[in-house]
Amino acid sequence: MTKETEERLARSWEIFRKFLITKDLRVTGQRRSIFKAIFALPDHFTAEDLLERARKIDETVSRATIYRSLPLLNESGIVREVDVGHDSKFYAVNRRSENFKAQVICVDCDKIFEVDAPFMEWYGKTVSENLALDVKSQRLQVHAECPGKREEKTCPKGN
Amino acid sequence: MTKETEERLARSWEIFRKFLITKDLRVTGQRRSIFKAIFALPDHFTAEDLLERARKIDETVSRATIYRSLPLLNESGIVREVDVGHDSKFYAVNRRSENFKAQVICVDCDKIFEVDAPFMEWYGKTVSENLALDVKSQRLQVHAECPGKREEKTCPKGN
DNA sequence: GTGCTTGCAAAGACTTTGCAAACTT
DNA sequence: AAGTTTGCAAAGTCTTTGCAAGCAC
Repeated sequence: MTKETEERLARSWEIFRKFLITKDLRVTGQRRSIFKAIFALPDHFTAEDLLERARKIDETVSRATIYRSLPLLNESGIVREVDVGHDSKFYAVNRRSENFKAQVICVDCDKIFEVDAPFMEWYGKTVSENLALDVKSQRLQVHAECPGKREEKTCPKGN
Repeated sequence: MTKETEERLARSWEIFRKFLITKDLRVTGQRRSIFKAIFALPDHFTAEDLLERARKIDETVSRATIYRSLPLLNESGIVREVDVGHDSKFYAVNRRSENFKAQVICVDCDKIFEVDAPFMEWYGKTVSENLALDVKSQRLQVHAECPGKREEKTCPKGN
C-alpha cells in the first residue's frame, strides 16, 4: 500500500468515525473491519462481496451487520450506491472532488464502467429552475454492447 | 372511452397479437385481459397493480401469469420498464414516437414524473462514438424534493 | 393431438428484523 | 450502568419456477 493510499484511508476513516460519533453511534470493531474491507475491494462491489472480504479481516462480521452498515457508509459519504436495476445493489468508494459520473454497463460482460458526465450538473440546475424542485441526486446509465466482441467476451477497457 | 383511445388500443393489440404469433406463442384469454388492464391503469404501475386490475377483467389471471407476461409486453414494445431502483419495477405504456424521457422521482410523495430529455439522444451517440460501444438503452433519473411542500405533501404537478 | 400456458404453491434471491447476549462509552 | 450493536435465524418482499391440468392451434 502506497503512502498516499494509507493517508487517504486514514482521512476517510476519520470522516466515518466522526460521522458515527456525531450520530451517537458506537465505533465498533466490526464497523472498522467493514470499513477496511471496502478499500481492499475492486471499484464496484455488492453486499456479499463486502461480507466475504470483511470476514477475512474479522471473521465475526455477519451479513446482518454488513447490511446495517452500508446505509451508514453511504450517508457518511464513504461509499455511494450504484443501483443498476438488476439483482443486488452495487457500491463504490466515493472519491472526493469527483465529477458527476455516468455508468456504462456492458451487456456482454456485466461490468460497470464509470465515465465523466459533467453536463449532468447543468442538467440538475435546469430541472431545479424549470420545475422548482430541489434536486437530491441524479443517475445516468447507459447499457451498451461491444460490437463484435460478444464472441470473444472481451470488453473495450479490457475486462 | 374516446374513439381515438379505442383505435389506439386496437392498433396496440394488433401489434401484440402479431408479436405473439411471430414468436409461436398463443393468444390466450389471460394475455388479452392483462393487455386490456394495462390501459386502465395510471401512467406508472407495478406487477401487483396490474394483477389487481387484470383480475377485475378476468378473475382467473394469476400472479405468475402477470410476471410471465410483462417481459413479453416489454419485448413487444407495448410497455417499457421504468426501474427506479427501490422495491419493485414500474412499467409504463410505451407511446409511439416518444422523445427520450427522464424520470423525476419526488422524494416526498414517491410519484414518478416523466420529462423530455432530448439531449440524451446526443449523449448516446457520443458514448457510441467515443467508446466504440453499441448503445442499447439509457436511463436518466433525478431524485428531487419539492421545497416547502414536504409538510403539505403536495407536489408540483398536483398530488 | 401437440405443445404452449396456466394456477398453485414452493422455491429463490436479496434484504430486513426480533431477540438475547455482548460490547462501547 | 445505560444504551447501542451484534449474530443468528426467522421473516419479508418481490420474482421465478416445477408441475399437472387445461387450452390454443
